[in-house]
Amino acid sequence: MDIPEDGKIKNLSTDCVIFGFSDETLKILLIKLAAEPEKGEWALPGNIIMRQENLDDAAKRVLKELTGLEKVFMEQVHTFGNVNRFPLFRIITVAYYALINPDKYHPEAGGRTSDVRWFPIEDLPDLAFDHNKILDYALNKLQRKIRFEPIGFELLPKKFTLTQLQSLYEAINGVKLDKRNFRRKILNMGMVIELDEYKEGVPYRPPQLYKFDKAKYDKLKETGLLSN
Amino acid sequence: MDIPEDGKIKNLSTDCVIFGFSDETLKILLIKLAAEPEKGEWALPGNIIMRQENLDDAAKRVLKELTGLEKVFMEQVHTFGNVNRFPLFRIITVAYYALINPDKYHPEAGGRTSDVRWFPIEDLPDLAFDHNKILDYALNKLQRKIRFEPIGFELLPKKFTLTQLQSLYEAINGVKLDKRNFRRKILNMGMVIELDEYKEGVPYRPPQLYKFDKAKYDKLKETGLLSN
DNA sequence: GCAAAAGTGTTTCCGCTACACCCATGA
DNA sequence: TCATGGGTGTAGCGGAAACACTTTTGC
Repeated sequence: MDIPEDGKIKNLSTDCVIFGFSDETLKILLIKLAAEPEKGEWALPGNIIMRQENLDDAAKRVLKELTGLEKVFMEQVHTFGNVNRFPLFRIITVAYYALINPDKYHPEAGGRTSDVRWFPIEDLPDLAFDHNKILDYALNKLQRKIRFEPIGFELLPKKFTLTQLQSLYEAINGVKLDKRNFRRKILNMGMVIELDEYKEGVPYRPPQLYKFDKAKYDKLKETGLLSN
Repeated sequence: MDIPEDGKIKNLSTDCVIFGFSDETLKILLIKLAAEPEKGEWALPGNIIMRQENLDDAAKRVLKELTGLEKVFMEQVHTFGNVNRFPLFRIITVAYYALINPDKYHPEAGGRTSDVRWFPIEDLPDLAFDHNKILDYALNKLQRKIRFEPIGFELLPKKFTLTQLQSLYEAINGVKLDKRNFRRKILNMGMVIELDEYKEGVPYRPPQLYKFDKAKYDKLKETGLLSN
């Protein structure tokens, strides 16, 4: 039998690319491996899949065990199963990505990891195994997805400024956008609601705060979001 | 050990959604199961993954064993692994889709299948297990992909008419397109080369034949194909 | 008053859409 | 000569892109 009594499927794992956005920068949460093989290398958080556990649930579990967060946007990216991707034995991994707001979570090492850290997307270390490739796939999927679905809000606090939203799009796609065109486009979509609140304590004109309009989210799913 | 000596990974399979295009219709190649469970049901062709076999190679093997075809466009779609998706035990399947030209292949039953048939996309039977869901995912992926990458040619003979190409796009996306607008768009892209040949033996004005311009394929990968 | 980011309109251009008639052939 | 699909052009519209200055606040 392929599935032993201890409830783990040893040739199947899930790895999770956790995206966060802070300081105008797209970041990824990595762990430092505390055990061989590749001890001391940075890697994507991941785990073995349990016998009585759906794939999506396994990915959620990885995220929760690491960050304590639940009800987070997650999506399957791709499955990586080259024969030699793991040095000790054949293991296939189903990759997911997650979008979280890093303000809600401050990483803390523990368990099988000796360190946990956010890395800016443009300054990543070499990762263990084929994790750089997995990360590339996930980023690529995020970049394409955000052009057509309003998933960017998952990375922001509930109340945000339009400049924050623009920086997010710029960080994810690595482009510069025109401020006026961006604002017009977003506002025309009616995807955000302006609040009677302004960011305080900034040494310049206080920007207005907005929130995401959940009601229009679904209508826009078919329409598409940004095309550049 | 999860991987027994016979070289099969019994909790991991691959299933393949094989698309073909003929008679102006998008079709899918299905097999009739010759063994329990769900004997007699139509299903996607699939197989267990071997211990020393990459996932992509397993999918290619499924296609080759069924159709004899090699060097075919294939792409991973999604991995399905809900605990109860297969009635006898836990099995996770990595789904692929393939695009083939059905003129090159006439199905013949044999081996573990009692029947093999092309089914038009708009007249599909109920499939075994979660195969209807897998098929939906694959079709959806094909529909979205073909809008931005020139993969449609994989489904056509080497020399084709622009009307054939248009019918293909219409069949895949289930829409009607304007003939003049379609032709202009395709020709503007420079993705096809007109030949000095015409289809013969038709009881109307013989249409000109075109071939795919492989050289421009790569340039267009980034640009996008059709937006409607 | 200076630094720093917020906020705001108009014009131009290009691509998409809609639309109807003549052409070449086989039967 | 008729039936069938092949093949062609133009005008109008709407969304995308380019572009610069004034406003408000903290220090």
